Amino acid sequence: MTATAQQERAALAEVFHLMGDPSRLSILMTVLEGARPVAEIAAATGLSASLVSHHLRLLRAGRLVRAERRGKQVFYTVDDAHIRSVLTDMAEHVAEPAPAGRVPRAKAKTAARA
Amino acid sequence: MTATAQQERAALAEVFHLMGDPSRLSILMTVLEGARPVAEIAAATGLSASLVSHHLRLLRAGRLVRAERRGKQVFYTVDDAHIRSVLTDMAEHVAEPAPAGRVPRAKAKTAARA
DNA sequence: CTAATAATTAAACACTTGTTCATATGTTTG
DNA sequence: CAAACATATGAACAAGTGTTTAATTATTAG
Repeated sequence: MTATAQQERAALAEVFHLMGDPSRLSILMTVLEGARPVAEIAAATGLSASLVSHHLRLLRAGRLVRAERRGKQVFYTVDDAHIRSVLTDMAEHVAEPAPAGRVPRAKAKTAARA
Repeated sequence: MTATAQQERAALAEVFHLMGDPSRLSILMTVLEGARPVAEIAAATGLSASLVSHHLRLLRAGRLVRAERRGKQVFYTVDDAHIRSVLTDMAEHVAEPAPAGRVPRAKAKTAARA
């Protein structure tokens, strides 16, 4: 495998990692509906403005959102259309009910350890 | 927002979180090419069999991969088609070069205001 | 200018998580 | 049965991460 392929996988993992946090995912889905100032994102998600700002910085660095200042406020938007399709696509996956074979949970181990 | 919507978002975040780790992403991309036994996944990714097994358990719990035993070996496959499309879709996003506006890195603060 | 609002940043902490090493479970073969 | 191979599990540890609180930087209004 090429070196670039490895870098791309790392970048890919980083993007997923950014989306893999509940708070950040909420923020993303909020700004997915249109440009929103930080305070409004905080209100919509129920998170503190500080926390939202922290996460927005990460999302910005990962190029998932874009910032634009208007007066005192800073409006955030999703940076790319891929994010949108990925989210909807993945939502389908999650919505699907588990097939017959249930999730292999913890082992039904009766044994007593020494 | 409904209670189920909240659960779905949590589930969504969990899936992304699973994909957000470099090792797990490598494992996923390996089994994306077809059913593979653990040892082969380990060889392909350069990870220890133990570590691969650990991650596979998480991926299994998150219903991202499915396991099937054949003799001594256990073959793993991607559980769903969504994963595939999400990965390819997201790979495009990552492949795109950064637009003119640079990534807002650390502050270029020269100022010493009075 | 000062006051007030909006957002960002810094430091600190609790908690989760990936990894390693060692051990156990399962499966086929002699 | 025991031995060999493939995978899974458990415990322990280092490192990373999300969150809070408090202070700081912008921007507009008086």
